[in-house]
Amino acid sequence: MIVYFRLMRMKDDEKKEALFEATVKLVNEIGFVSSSVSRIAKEAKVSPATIYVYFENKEDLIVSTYIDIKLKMSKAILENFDPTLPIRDILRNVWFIMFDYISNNLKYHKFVEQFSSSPYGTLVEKKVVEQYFDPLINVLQRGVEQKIIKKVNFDILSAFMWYPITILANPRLCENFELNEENIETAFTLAWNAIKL
Amino acid sequence: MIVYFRLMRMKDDEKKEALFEATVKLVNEIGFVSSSVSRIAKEAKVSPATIYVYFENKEDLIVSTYIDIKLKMSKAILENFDPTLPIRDILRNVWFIMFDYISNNLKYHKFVEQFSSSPYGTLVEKKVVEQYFDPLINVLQRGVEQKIIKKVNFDILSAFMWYPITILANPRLCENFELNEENIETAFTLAWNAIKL
Amino acid sequence: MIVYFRLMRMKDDEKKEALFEATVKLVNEIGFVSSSVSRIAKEAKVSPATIYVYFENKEDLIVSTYIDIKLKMSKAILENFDPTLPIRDILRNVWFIMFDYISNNLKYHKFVEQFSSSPYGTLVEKKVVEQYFDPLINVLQRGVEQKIIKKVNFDILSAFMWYPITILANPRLCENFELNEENIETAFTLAWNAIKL
Amino acid sequence: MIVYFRLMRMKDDEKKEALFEATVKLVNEIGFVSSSVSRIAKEAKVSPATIYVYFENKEDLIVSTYIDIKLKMSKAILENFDPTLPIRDILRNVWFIMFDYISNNLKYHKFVEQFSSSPYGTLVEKKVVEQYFDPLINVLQRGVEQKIIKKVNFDILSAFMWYPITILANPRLCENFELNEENIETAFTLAWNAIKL
DNA sequence: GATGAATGAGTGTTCATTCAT
DNA sequence: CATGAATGAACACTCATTCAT
Repeated sequence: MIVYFRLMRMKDDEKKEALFEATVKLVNEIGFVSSSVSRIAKEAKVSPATIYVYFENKEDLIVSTYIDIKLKMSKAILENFDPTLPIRDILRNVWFIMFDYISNNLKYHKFVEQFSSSPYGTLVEKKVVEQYFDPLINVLQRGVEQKIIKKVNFDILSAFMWYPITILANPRLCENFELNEENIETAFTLAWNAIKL
Repeated sequence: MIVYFRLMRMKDDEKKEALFEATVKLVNEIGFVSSSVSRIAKEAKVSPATIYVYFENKEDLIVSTYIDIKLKMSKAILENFDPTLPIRDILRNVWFIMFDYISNNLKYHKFVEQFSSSPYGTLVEKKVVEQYFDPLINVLQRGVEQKIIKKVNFDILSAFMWYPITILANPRLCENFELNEENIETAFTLAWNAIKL
Repeated sequence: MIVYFRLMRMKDDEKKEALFEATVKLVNEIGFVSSSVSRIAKEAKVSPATIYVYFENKEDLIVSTYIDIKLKMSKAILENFDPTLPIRDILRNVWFIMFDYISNNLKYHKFVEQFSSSPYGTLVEKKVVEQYFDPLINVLQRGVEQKIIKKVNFDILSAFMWYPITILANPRLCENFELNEENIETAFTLAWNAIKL
Repeated sequence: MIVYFRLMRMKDDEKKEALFEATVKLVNEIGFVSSSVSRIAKEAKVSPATIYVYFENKEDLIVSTYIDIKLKMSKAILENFDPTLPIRDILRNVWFIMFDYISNNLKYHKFVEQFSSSPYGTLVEKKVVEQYFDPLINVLQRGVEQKIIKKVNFDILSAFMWYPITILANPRLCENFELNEENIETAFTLAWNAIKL
């Protein structure tokens, strides 16, 4: 028997990353329909065949890109998460961080939006991705328990606490909403008015 | 030898309508990526060539489908619109009507969602479609003028008054939100709490 | 409702025939492995896409080609079939006709050979094709009943009465066997010696 | 840093044999068309690159597999060959041995069949392979000289003495022919009737 | 010797669109 | 107006082979 240690060329994380970035870029620019494997490959500066070394097929590439983004997003947002602060302060912090992240990474946000509303969306176990954001959900729960937040269905709370961010941070939808501190503060006030008891 | 019997003329609009419906159905079922012209034609029971009688090309078919839906939606929602009622009552009525309409026409809602987040979305002059819903926007304006609603950026008001409906009415996103009168009432209360002065 | 008679371009039997011929030619020259759809299309002077107007897929093209050949073969061989002659004369006639047909249509014979021994072979219901040759099989049956031919398993009779033809007519296998009347007569004598009672 | 431990050397012949077997298995199961180098490699549990250590290219692998099989076949069949027996007994023995071998090694028989009728067949110098079976051919020659066997073209004799075996032993072609001693005896009788003087 | 990564060239198939009828 | 046939261009994907290690 022969044993080899690190003898051959190894798969390259840089290449995988380049493929993720190429996928995001193209899907944002020209949409899923036009984002063909060969175009993605060209954008990532690899051969189309190379994609199949790293991913099972196009679907796998796209779903993996989505999951990768969601992971990065959750890490960025929860990086400085401090659960010891008062509920309102936690939520307010998250608002500012999310606005910051989304507006600096609009490409990820847009990709996620297209992905979620496309049939690809149904391929991803929603809970798998949601768990990355568990700490945020727990904050609302604690707020309810402490009788600071209205005791209503969680989907309702989310619809007013989280979704407005994704809408307001999207310049396509809100071209008149300037992303300055004052405006974010105002918007957060509305959100808080909605959910607070 | 060719014989050409024109026994009767099918109403063109019927075929156009069939194509709209086929487009919506297929895009919802298999997405933009897989919805080819020939599949849409088959679904509508016409020849692929016939599509080019009614539409310039595939893009025109899809954009026209979108605009047609938006028009239908606005008509349905504004059908019994009564601007003489108090602001809050008007908005509350719209909430119930929209929930009713969306949940009974989920296919339209889903199509619009996919369309808007895709590059097709940028092809439609946003204002053209938005004007269908002008009366709704005016209500908010009047609310602000009457100092019933917070005087903030309009995008913010929309993000709390309209977008939550599209989220909550979408069973894919809010599988725990049951669409009964009580829940809608509750959700509207949050929306109102958000925007009211 | 509108009724059209022969209004549009119709499928073209000549094109189908050209595709059959191109398939046979290429498979014989370069084998199944190298006979790609695009090469077959080029040989038949149509676009690759056109093949899919006439056949479901490549497999359908190849299987249809095989069945078409078998039908042509059976027609040619049974054209002047006279069941009133003595058994031996019938069989002898068939030998001469088959040698004639195969040596003049070696391409069909070779295609059938490759097809049958390939996995495509299992796709064709053997009985469907065999029934084209039913009259031949019946001759042997009558010979057995009349106690002219040995009463043994039919596969054995076939192995000595029919298969030797396919081998001897194949110049690749029998390069020393010249296809003149004398040689065929001799070969038939061996076949008859084998099966006669 | 690279570390290279050669703990033990696998016998090369084992790998070559594994590749032969994998080739035979796959070609039988999915045909030449689908038997790609990488699939054969996977089946043999080696890397695709390893194949190119043992063979020049894919063609070399397949042709070598064929020649290997032919050699094995001839060895098995001529193992207990006794040229001192009477001609008829020798031939009869060979019939039984060949039936035994083929039915126990149907995979080899099927591979040879596919190979021979494919363009690969023309790549192998027919005489190179035939010489393995020279003793069998010589028996017929002696039979002719001793005026026991008809003095006719050798291809004719082969067509009745050898080919029927390959037909009858192939269950795909002769599904009604059971391979018991009595049936083989009967079939051999027909073969002998055909060629004997 | 043996490997997994990498790829240009190719696969079978579908595409949006045009055209003669 | 309405069509099925026809197609060049593109699709997702696999191929046999090479290469650095």
